Amino acid sequence: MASTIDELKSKLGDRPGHLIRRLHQIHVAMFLEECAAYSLTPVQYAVMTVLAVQPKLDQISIANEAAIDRTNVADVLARLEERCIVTRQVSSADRRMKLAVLPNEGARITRDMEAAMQRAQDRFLAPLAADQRVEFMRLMDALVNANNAFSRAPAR
Amino acid sequence: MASTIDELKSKLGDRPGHLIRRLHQIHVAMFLEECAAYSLTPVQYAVMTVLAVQPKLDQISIANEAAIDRTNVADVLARLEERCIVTRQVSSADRRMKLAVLPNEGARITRDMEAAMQRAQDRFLAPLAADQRVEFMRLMDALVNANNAFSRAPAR
DNA sequence: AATGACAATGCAGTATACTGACGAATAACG
DNA sequence: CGTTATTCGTCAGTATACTGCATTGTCATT
Repeated sequence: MASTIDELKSKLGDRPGHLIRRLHQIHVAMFLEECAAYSLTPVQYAVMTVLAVQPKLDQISIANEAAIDRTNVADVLARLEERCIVTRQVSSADRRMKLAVLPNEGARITRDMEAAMQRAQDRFLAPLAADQRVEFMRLMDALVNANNAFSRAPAR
Repeated sequence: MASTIDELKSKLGDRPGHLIRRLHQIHVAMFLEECAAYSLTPVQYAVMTVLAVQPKLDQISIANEAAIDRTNVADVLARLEERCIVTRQVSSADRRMKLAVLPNEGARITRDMEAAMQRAQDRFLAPLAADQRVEFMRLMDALVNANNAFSRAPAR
């Protein structure tokens, strides 16, 4: 006979949304711990990754690539710019756009940090067996793709 | 030969943390849409669920049950209290504690909203086949349990 | 060229999530 | 009993995420 507490826990634990929220909390915590030396967040690093591959990108394109809300992208870039990891300049071709660039220093940090970022990813999945990790990634990918249109920040 | 954009997308898409963040965004968006009539968030509803089962709970116990940061629980309760969905009173047994209670109206809303909340959960998993949903929940559960100690808000 | 639609960004406001520090109350210990 | 440690809640500060509105620049149509 389950106690009141056990009933409750099973109720929350049966909701996919609750587990997703927990996994997100856990992943962020592991990322911040592994990457503590850089004082950069998962989202900041995602933006840096985008800029490392595509320099001179406007904010909406960054938002679409990284699936981040465009308002949030502006905030993230402002913080990265303050730390001189990113620079922004108004596009001469279209003066509505602000193009973000990773200067040498920013590109170097992005490269240096990759190993720590990867450690966080590996550690997150470590409790699963190798084949379970593959299956888990496959299922997440299917859900993200099928539901991509949702949220204000779909990938494009 | 993959273009620069495709390379980038596969890079982000191969990171479990990125997919988790996307799934979290998507789930919250679906929850808010299904539950729009109630103007309540997933975390607010999680707290209400806890209080529906365990009345007169202090904030730290709520935090432990719902795996929410204790500072955040205080914020959430303050907002729910403002809308008269929750009441709080200092415990007479231990005057450090504030005990939260779901009054009749709050309990009624919690019950009424359950169907909409469940629709959001079902819709989130809908792209998966029935057996895949079971497997996905099992894998999430394994990861959450194995990594429970992480994040500031472990379940207890 | 003027107008009107649209696109990129900005700004204000709100909610979740966390950090670190603090005060108040309680518990533990000698 | 009194000192110490711990616990609960709070506060200030920061980051992500989103909504709705406003502003500015571009473009298509007339």
